[in-house]
Amino acid sequence: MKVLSKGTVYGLRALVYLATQKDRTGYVSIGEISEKLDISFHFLTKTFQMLTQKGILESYRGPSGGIALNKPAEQIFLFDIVKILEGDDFFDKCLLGLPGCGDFEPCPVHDFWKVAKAALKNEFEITSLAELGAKVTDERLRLSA
Amino acid sequence: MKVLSKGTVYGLRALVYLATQKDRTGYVSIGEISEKLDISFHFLTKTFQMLTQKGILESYRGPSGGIALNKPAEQIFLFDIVKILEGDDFFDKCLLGLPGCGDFEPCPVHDFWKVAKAALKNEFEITSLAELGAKVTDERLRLSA
DNA sequence: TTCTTTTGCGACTAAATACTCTTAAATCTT
DNA sequence: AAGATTTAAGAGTATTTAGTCGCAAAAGAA
Ligand code: SF4
Ligand code: SF4
Repeated sequence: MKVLSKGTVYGLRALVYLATQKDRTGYVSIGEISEKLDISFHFLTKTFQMLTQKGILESYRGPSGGIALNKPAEQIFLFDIVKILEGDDFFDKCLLGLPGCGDFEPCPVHDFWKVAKAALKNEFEITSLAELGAKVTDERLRLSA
Repeated sequence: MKVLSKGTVYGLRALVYLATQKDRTGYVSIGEISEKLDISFHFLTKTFQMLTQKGILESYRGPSGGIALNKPAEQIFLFDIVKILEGDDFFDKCLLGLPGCGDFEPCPVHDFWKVAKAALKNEFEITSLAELGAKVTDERLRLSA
């Protein structure tokens, strides 16, 4: 039951790392994040480019450049990141792969799935990077499942 | 948010089709199912082989051979099929991809995920092929999302 | 200006998933 | 026995996802 792609998980872990560095001023380089979290530099770079284009991050080139959150970590939610990295339709998918997921002739799991999806969406909407950063330790960010 | 692989969804649709044919005696050929549901014959075949090996289906070769449910559709649950086709660890995966998912220093979504997973698992455990077959029409089985 | 640092971006490679094809084995029909 | 039907099995291909590489562009430092 893989919910998120690798790229999304990497991006998320990286953003949480950023959130834990809030006392530092200026930019954090992708190289540092890649090294600290043991994630491929170039792979991370692509993910960050997307997040920069979508306004989650601000980037700056050159010495002592890097990336930085564009908003306080309290105002960036899992929901925003996942929608960007997994696509807008992420929370609208059907469970069994039949078409519609409308209310017309639903299969037995339809209503359940509707509720489950809504719950997941809500959880993602209320969980901020700051919250994740506060609870997740450095050690746990570094290791990957 | 793709939950199940294509192979699993195909298998599920095919099994539901089988469940709707319970008045027919004997075996239903893979060719017929493949044609009726517009699923690749050989791909389906592989999935069915797995289900046969694991005791969900009974198969028989030769003219008027095919496959048949090994138990009444009322006694076959989504849970059984998904565990076979997606692997035993399907319901034990972590949401954010960090290790452990133990109760030691959980991240903010850990508890939520634990509950959500349990709910999904339970739903799959109580939903039988018969139930799915009773609610899903032929038309909806045929089309894929 | 020239060199270094760092992101941006596109092409390339590898691995996993999804799908196809061929042949063998079992079973029935004639 | 010979041929037809149907599943079993494994190899082969295509598409998607994951990860790598190289160089251009921006910006600071010497
Ligand atoms: S009714 Fe069931 S199979 Fe159909 S779209 Fe909804 S969840 Fe999917
Ligand atoms: S605490 Fe969060 S990130 Fe860690 S294993 Fe549990 S759900 Fe995954």
